[in-house]
Amino acid sequence: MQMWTKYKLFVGNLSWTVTSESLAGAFRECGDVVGARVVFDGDTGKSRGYGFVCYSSQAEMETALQSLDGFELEGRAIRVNLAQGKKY
DNA sequence: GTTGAGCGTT
Repeated sequence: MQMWTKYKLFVGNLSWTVTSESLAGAFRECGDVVGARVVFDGDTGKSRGYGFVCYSSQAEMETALQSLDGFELEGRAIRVNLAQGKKY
């Protein structure tokens, strides 16, 4: 499965309990989230503690970057940065 | 049954 836009953010320092759904739920309040995914580890069957979020525009992405960086989600202050891994 | 920097799998 591939991402939907190039306006992609890297989200780290996630609580182990955070899922793609809860991540999308938190980021949706700051803009139109086109896609969200928490990297899941099949070895342990649990979250790796980081994920990605895609927005439909750069403006929304910038807003979410500033508004949600350090935001407490599931009891942990998350880190938000521009994604630099895979392009799409 | 645990852990904690990083950039994408089940």
